[in-house]
Amino acid sequence: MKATVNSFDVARLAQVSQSAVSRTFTPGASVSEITRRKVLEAARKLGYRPNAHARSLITKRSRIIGLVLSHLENLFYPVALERLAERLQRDGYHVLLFVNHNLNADDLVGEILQYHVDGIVLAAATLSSGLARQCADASIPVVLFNRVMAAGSDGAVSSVRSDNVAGGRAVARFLADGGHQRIAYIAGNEESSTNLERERGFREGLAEAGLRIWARGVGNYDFKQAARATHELFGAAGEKPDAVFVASDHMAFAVMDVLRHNLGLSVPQDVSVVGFDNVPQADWGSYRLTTVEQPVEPMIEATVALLQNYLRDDEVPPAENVVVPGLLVLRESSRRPV
Amino acid sequence: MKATVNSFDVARLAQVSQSAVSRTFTPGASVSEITRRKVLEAARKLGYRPNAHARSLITKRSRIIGLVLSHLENLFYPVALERLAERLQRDGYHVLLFVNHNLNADDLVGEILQYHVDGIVLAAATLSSGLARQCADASIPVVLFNRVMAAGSDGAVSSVRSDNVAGGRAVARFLADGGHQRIAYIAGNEESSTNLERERGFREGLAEAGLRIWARGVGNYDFKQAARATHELFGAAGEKPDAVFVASDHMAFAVMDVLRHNLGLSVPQDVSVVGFDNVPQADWGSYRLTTVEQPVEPMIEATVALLQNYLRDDEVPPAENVVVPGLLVLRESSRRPV
DNA sequence: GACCTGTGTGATAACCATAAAATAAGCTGA
DNA sequence: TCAGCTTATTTTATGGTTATCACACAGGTC
Repeated sequence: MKATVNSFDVARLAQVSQSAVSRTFTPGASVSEITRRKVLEAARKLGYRPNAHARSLITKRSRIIGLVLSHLENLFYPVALERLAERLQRDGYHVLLFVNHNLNADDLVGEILQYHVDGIVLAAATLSSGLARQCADASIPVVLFNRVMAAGSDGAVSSVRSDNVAGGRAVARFLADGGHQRIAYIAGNEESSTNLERERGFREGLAEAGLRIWARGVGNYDFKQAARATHELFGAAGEKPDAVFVASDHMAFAVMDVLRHNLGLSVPQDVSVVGFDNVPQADWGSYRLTTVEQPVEPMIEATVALLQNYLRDDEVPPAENVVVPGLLVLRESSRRPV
Repeated sequence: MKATVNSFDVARLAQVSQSAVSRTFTPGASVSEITRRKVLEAARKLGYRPNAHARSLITKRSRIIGLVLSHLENLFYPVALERLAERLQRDGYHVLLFVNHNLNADDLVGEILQYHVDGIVLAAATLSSGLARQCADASIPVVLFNRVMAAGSDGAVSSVRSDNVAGGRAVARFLADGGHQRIAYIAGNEESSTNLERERGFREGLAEAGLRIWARGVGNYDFKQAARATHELFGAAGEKPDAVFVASDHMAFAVMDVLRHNLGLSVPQDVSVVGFDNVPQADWGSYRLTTVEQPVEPMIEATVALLQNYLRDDEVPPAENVVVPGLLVLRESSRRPV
């Protein structure tokens, strides 16, 4: 007994040629209603489905998008992943997942290339310029999600992100207007573009209000490290910050927990806390976190649009950097301007 | 200029036969060190990587595992996903993701089958017996993650889950020992095996202590629905429950938030709350949720082991239902027995 | 020198589908 | 009736790899 059933088996049963079978499963191909019915019936009987690998071998389209991801404990990413996968599924694409924990990103993309994916989305790690070129040579579009290449790097890669600079500035203005005097910042990964941009916007905004960052810690986008940084900033004797901007919601939750439950400070009475991302938890009753929204839906839409630009032209167009605006969402973790 | 570089190009540059190139990239094949070096050098120059689709066409092994997932806003799943993907990556496998929002699960598995995956993990949705048979015919192993087939269904499918019945019973014993009198239960999806088992164990445990479920709501594993159920159970005038077992941590957070921030009740003084899953947030300062652990690591290990059983024998062994024990983790969301 | 053994190599078939080219069949209108 | 056109079908080529087999060759044994 044969293990797999192929188009010849179906053709034999349906008493048509093998190509008729192929055309039946190729949208837009010319098949008469009669043969179509015969083929479909035979295929149903045998449980036949076209082999995606054989198909992509000849069409040079795999309908697979490679996605590099990590930090899944930060809900921003799972939510984005869910949306992206769903959106792509609608168009008949699927997501091949690569988790980038500590592994070299270049090795990972090397693995991805073996699958001849139709596109790559990097939501963790960025690309070396060498590999960026390799992708361009293979005419595989690459989109950085929620990050951009460092300014100096030559390999131009498209990206989608929210307006981190404007977001940081909005937070600065909001905290300044609220009358805060001693404003702290807890950074994410200090080399990441998101942190650099958010911090820059924040500094600029503070400067415009005649203020500066009064104290600074590093949380590296990690829950525990953010908690530690909070202890350092607020645990010492003497004057404490009266507001803190945290580079991600995920860290902001750690900050609020430590402030309230370890240091006995109240939020927002003693300290205002503002985050970045607007993940679902930010709206939860325990946190009610004021934060800068990163609008997932438009970001996903932009990502898919960029990928499809490539797919249509089959030619690698110049890199495009999409910036999606996001609003400051006011909740009760911060004192508001009167 | 050619778009893709194949093994012939490498062979020409390295001045060897094409088969030599193939053998160089096939682990365990017989190649002399000299040719191996020549091939590798040429491959590096051209940026060659074996085409995974062509390979899986001939080997009948795709090294892809299909994963059906949803509910990513419940951290249990992203965390499990991350572990699974990482674990499989170590063995050279990769995860092709399918998000099952409202779509028919059978259609989805149909799509998966096109990719001739080496295995399927279902962490959302279960399988119709028809499709289960179809997978068995194609000798594709299927593992249900965190769920089992309904008792009556004939298509036997392997599964991995934690001991939901024992977990439910442990919670019942714990709450009874704590002297609670009016114990409520908030269910997840009422048809899901997880909910059925947890509720059964809980009922049994209560019965053993001479108690029964005093009030019951349905949260359907959804944050908002759980919040609504909490309002219904605790919002009315008259006697309220003094403890509530919630079928998932994700819902338990909603319950705690409503109790504390909407209904003005304190946890655990007025109400003890116990969840299920032990997701990372359960340990966060705002919740400190007592909960039944679902040990992700062993569950993933078991899942991979089941898949590899199949892969080794290339024959579908009888379905196996693995049950991993999980402990009750005591935190401060519940009054403890004295 | 004849024989065997083991190793590396190259030619060819196979995997399963679609694309493109070639043929057949049906229909229209003069 | 037949050219001329449209539509459906079959034939053949193609994609990139591994499996299989046959063979060359070096080295050792008798």
